[in-house]
Amino acid sequence: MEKKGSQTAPVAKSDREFVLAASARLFRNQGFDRTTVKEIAEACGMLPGSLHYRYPSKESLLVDLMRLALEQASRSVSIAIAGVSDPVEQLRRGVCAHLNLLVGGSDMVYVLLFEWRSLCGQSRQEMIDLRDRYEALWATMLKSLATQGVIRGDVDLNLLRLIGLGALNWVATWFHEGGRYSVEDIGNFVWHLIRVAVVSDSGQFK
Amino acid sequence: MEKKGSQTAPVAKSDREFVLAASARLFRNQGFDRTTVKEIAEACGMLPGSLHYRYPSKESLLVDLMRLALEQASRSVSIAIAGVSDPVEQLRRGVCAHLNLLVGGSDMVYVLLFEWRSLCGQSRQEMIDLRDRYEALWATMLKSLATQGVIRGDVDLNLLRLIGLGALNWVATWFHEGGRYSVEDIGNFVWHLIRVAVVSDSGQFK
DNA sequence: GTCTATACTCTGATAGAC
DNA sequence: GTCTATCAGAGTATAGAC
Repeated sequence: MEKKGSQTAPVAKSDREFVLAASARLFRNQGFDRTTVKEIAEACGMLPGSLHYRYPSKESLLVDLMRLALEQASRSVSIAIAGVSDPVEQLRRGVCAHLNLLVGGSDMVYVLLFEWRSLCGQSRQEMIDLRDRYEALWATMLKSLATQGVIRGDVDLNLLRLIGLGALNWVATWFHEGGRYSVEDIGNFVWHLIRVAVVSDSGQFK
Repeated sequence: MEKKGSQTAPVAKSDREFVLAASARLFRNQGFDRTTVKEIAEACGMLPGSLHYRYPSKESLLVDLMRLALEQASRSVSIAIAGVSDPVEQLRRGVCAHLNLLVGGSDMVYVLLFEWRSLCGQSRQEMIDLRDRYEALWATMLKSLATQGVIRGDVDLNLLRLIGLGALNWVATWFHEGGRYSVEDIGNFVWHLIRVAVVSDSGQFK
């Protein structure tokens, strides 16, 4: 950790991500408060003292986790919609990307969205700001669709974003891998719902 | 508490509801884990020892709170849709009733929906069952609408319920009294969204 | 960087007087 | 039924050896 200048530390980065991924898994399953630093350290194959070397407090770990989660989310959505010319298809991919972030691989985005209440004061505000920045991605996307005339002019874009993301976020509370619906099923359903309701030239439900 | 048979105890019931309402407010604002029994007792104008007379443990209080929340929710939705002949209007009222439960007066439904992760084992399962029973109300309502031909036959009612309630539930995470949108604004928006997308003879967005 | 050991705080729950 | 007083346990954070 002392040498920062000479080496771009890929090892340290992986290390950080490993610790945060293990933490995220625990936070998601048990909640931040019911997870002890001992458990976190255990999951990382170390002891509480070692963990403290990286993060001075449990809260600071959560903050760093959420920062990484936002980076992941922003990157995933950006990649998902990049290079897609059809704006409606862009929306569909964005929806699926968000769902995958929540119920797929990483638990960090889940923690970012559901565990911000565990923070107080300054940290809390910073995390709310991070959430807002992620949502701003969506605001931009929707604005663009409206400007192009894809979304009808009588639709409140702000409410659409809030309600749409809310519908997606809640999926994380009931989704089970291998359950009745796949991520694609759900993503397409929500996309159809939105498309039929707000897209100018939408046809029938399916 | 000894006499149960001779008197139907309205006083005891109010007392219970007072304690649970105060607890719900705290749980909503701080989370279950970050709320101490001392704080709860304080909010009720008593001391921890007295609270223990009513509930042997903090968890048992939460369980009782959630039971009451479910009763409230079921009652509210039932009342809201009772005597409404138009099925589409029935849906609109149901949506608004659910929203009001979440962001209006009582905090208990919020706690029921967001704090079930604080429970473990048997209690947790009981609460999940309670949640399911509330959702069953909605399943019945949607089924009825579909049977009457109001909702198109190609719509998955189960997914519609999950996604719709999810969209509504998430509102509780960002809604502010006196903010940009009123409960009615949001309720109508969601209702429009659903109506246009799934109701057979829906017209335009507004 | 990781370990051992521990200090200090807070909390949920209890016992028993009134 | 409510109070005072307290216990036992858990948890975060720290100190310091290696």
